[in-house]
Amino acid sequence: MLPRAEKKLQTRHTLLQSTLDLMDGGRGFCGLSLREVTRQAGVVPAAFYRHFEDMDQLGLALVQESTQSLLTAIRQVRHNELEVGGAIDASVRIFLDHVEANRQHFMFLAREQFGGSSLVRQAITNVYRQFSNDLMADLADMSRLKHLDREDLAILSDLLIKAVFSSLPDVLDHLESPATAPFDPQSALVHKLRFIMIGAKHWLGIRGGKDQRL
Amino acid sequence: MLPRAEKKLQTRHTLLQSTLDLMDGGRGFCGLSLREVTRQAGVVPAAFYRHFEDMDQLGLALVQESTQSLLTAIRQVRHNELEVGGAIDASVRIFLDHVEANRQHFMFLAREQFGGSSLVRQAITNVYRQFSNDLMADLADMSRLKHLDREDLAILSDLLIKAVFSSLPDVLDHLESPATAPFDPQSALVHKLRFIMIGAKHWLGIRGGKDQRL
DNA sequence: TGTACATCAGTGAACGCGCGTTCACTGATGTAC
DNA sequence: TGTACATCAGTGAACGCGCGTTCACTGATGTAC
Repeated sequence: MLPRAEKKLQTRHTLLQSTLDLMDGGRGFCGLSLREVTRQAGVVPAAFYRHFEDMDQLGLALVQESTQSLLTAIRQVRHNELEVGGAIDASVRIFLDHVEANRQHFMFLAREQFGGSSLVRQAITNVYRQFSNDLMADLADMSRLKHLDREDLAILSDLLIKAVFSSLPDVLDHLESPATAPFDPQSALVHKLRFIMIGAKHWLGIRGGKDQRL
Repeated sequence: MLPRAEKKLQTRHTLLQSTLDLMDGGRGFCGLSLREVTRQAGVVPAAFYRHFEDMDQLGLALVQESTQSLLTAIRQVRHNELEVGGAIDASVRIFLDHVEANRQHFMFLAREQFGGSSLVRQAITNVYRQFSNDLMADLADMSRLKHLDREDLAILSDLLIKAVFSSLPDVLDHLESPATAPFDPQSALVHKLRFIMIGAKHWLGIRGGKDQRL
């Protein structure tokens, strides 16, 4: 690439990274100002407009960047998922490694998932939905889940993903201060996913008999 | 109560309600300004300080108010939970009725759970933790879960609560525009809780045999 | 009951400040010949 | 290769605006006698 274009990309990256750094202190994206971000990045406010139309567009770029981390993690997990034994342990381990390696991106996703900017929120929701659909395809291939119909599988994958992502705040807190958590988030997450998968295995359908009357 | 004190409480309530109304459009709490809230409430900005020290304190008051809605819902659910058949259906129905009746409060909780103000976030986390502990006590009384130890129960109740609350956004969206959701959030939530409870029933412990190797 | 004084929720004006956005500009990088 | 011109990322100053907070105030409500 030409030096000029390369340097521009570098500045763009600095702006994104500065935003993550500012949020690392616990602040929400919607509480940041354009001027703050450029100050942190070491450029003049007006320079911002060479890269993004406004803060919302920068937010969308961050979703995109974070999504890349996520998809990398997911692909590795999916590749692993069809192995015979201990798939949950291995998947969780791989996932959590990626969270650790991309802590700030996952913090962003967790924090802004229901956050202030509706553009950003919608973008994250779409990523999750796609993620859930992929998982559903994988689950459909598992022999122990052959008794589940499409709706069961859709709900099951949604549940699994929500269980994983609702654990993200615990995991991220644990990364920063391992002492405070009541129990290790990794083993807790494995435990949770097992509850769910065992339930799925023993699922008899909505009219499956007394077993389902809980 | 004396008319003056009563009128003051009324204004305070108007400030809280105005905040919820402003957030109803999809904006986050941290994106609201003190002046906006007073404008919406129909008082002068300086009047704000007769009721709250700053916006963070108003946020905490909102957590408190929302928590009341939540606890009311929960108590009714718990009272119901020990009945013999269809406890999940009934609990979910009761819970969702309360969500509908206090839509804005639950929207606030869901939106600010991981949101911008760390004071507010911490307050909501504490409420959830208390809630999870209560549920754990109930689960410990259920005969079909006698084979679970304390740690199992702690993780199970955490999972159940996260499943319920991570469904809140779907439920709230469904209330506003019932057509868009892929499936009915109430029956989906019941379905999910059943997966989990069936899994808990069939849980054999971490060394319980091949069944646990998922 | 009537009067004189105290309280205090809400007012209205003022302040200094950081904000987002605009603009003409600079000067290094890139291109054409 | 050398020269003349074009591009454009980043600059620096300026703007009008809404912000949070302060202050002395008003006038209805409450209290004491």
